[in-house]
Amino acid sequence: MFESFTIKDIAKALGLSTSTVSRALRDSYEISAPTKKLVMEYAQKVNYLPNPNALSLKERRSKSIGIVVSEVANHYFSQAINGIESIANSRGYTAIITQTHESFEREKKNVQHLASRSVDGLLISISAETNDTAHLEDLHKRGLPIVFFDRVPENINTHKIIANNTGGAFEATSHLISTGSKKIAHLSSSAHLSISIERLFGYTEALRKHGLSVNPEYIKNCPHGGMIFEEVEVALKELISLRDKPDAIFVAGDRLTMCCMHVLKELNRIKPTGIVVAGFSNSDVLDLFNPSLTSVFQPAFEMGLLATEKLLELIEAKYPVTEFEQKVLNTSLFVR
Amino acid sequence: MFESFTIKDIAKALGLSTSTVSRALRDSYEISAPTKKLVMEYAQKVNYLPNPNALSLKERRSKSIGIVVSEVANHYFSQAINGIESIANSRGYTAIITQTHESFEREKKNVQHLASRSVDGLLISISAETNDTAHLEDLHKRGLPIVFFDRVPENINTHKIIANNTGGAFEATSHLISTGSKKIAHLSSSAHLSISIERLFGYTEALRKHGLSVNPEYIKNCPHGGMIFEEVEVALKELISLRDKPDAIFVAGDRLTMCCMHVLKELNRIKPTGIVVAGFSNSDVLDLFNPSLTSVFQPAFEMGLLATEKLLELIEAKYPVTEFEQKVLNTSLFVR
DNA sequence: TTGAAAGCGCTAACAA
DNA sequence: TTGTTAGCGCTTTCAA
Repeated sequence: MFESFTIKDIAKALGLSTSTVSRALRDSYEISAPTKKLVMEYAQKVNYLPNPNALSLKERRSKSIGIVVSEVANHYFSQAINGIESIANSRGYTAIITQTHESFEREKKNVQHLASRSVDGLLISISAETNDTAHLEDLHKRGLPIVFFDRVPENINTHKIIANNTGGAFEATSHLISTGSKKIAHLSSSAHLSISIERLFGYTEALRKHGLSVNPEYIKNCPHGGMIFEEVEVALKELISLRDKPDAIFVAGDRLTMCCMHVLKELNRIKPTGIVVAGFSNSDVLDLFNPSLTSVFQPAFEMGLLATEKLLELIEAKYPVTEFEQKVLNTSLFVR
Repeated sequence: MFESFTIKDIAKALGLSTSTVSRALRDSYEISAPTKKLVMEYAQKVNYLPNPNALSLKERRSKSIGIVVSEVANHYFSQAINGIESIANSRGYTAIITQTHESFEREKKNVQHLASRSVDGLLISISAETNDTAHLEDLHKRGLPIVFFDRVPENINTHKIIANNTGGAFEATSHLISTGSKKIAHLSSSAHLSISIERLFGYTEALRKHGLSVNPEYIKNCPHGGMIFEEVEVALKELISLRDKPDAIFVAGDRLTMCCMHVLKELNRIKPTGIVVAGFSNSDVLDLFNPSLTSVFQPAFEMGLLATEKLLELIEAKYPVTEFEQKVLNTSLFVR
């Protein structure tokens, strides 16, 4: 087994008490300079590492935060995680990353697991399947600091960091219209997600503003957010077999956009569909795609960063926080 | 602050001792059925969660493992992480993921941090910058179980899980030759990395086998493994400005391959280079690329899975393990 | 300036 | 079958 030196070991070796060693290591004013020097140098020599479990037990906090996202392979989330870590690590916190793979059951398990790991707070973007947030409400009520980002629930009152989904969707859809598309379909994740609702709204607003009507047949949902390829395939096949086939699609999510491109590539191989795509994506290889696609980029890194700052604010607050904010960050349109 | 019920709370509420409650919760044979029922039901009701810090302190293990990779955004690593988690979680372990972003300093910091977090073991793929493994040797000597995967050091004797890098490189290079390329360059990460050495060997072997000579001018290294775009740009510009310009490139890494495609796209925009690419990549969107590229796929998920199994074997071993294996998994060539 | 002792939540040897 | 107690590593109050 892997054993580290403890304060006790140091105390014994130097003929001091554990409390003196403890204080010396924390550079307490009560300890004389020579004693401090002695302890510090010895600790250095034997590579003393404080036991975080003992500390957590004592201080009733773990200096760790839990992250719940759908997938780290999703570029939006990997960028957000980088933002989260940049703040968390610099403030002495460890991030424990968990993935739901868009499953409600896994989300519940992960949250439960993180809570039982006694994280000091939770950073979460809910899964595509999540409709019921009882598992989060419970923890929130019991005082666990939670900050939501990206996909946020309505009913839990805490800090929320989101992208300007409506604006991004509006821009992307408007772009499709401005480049000549008249019949624009919309492919989205679960209909109940905050991001889906907002992006749908941006889409319909853009159509309305440009005098186009909203065709319900053009709006398709994939409840698994692109995790199930066939779901996307079916949706797109339905779209192209409509009598009045769409000439463009606005896609509301990263993974969904990738899936959509794959399916369209396949369909185009059989018979060109003439459908152009614009969609949300934080991928860094979109420039290499052919056919190309216009993308809506979310400031994922900044969102992760901001969410973590707000979370640490909650965690380290002296008094209970009752005022919460919702920050909305702007997206960027990359025309291709 | 977020406070959970403790065994003490339960004991007090039910008029029992903490040890009785503890035993009842662990379903000990010493406890009577009615008492067990009483305790279990009450624990359920108040949503009792054991404090992992107390447990870790007591049992001198944390039921967590540390992961060190260069980037979660790299598809190879995100897939490996999925493999790691599938085993770790099912065996009750938490995975703490850290990223080096190919920096030696960050690797040292992460490893140090994980050790101080008292993880039970370490799963690591060393960074592109890492030449010196003293930070790992030290922990390894002191008994911390470590399993290396993907990029492994020579000098530390423990389990290692790698892909058949030589074979994959050989196949990819041979493919380029078989499709007519005669002057094949090689773009790689840091020259000292195990994967670089093996992939270079596969490349040269393929050339030799097909009667082509190895041109040192055709071999370029990017010490930051594609983290610095300009590094790749410079290497490629040098290649195309050679008097005897290569007609193909075999690229030895995921991020590097993406970078290479970007640079080539740009260069082709100015003046077509006629260079075809084959490279290591686990990306799932290569089908959408144009120009297309042939790729070498590593069984990342299986590698993560296997590495974790070996690590848990070490962690849970009753007696010190002295026999270590190196497992080599085959790659797959996707011709495009 | 230093030390003794209690306690964070939990388990387990020992006692009853 | 249940309870008492010590101890995991650390900090901190109180005492010296």
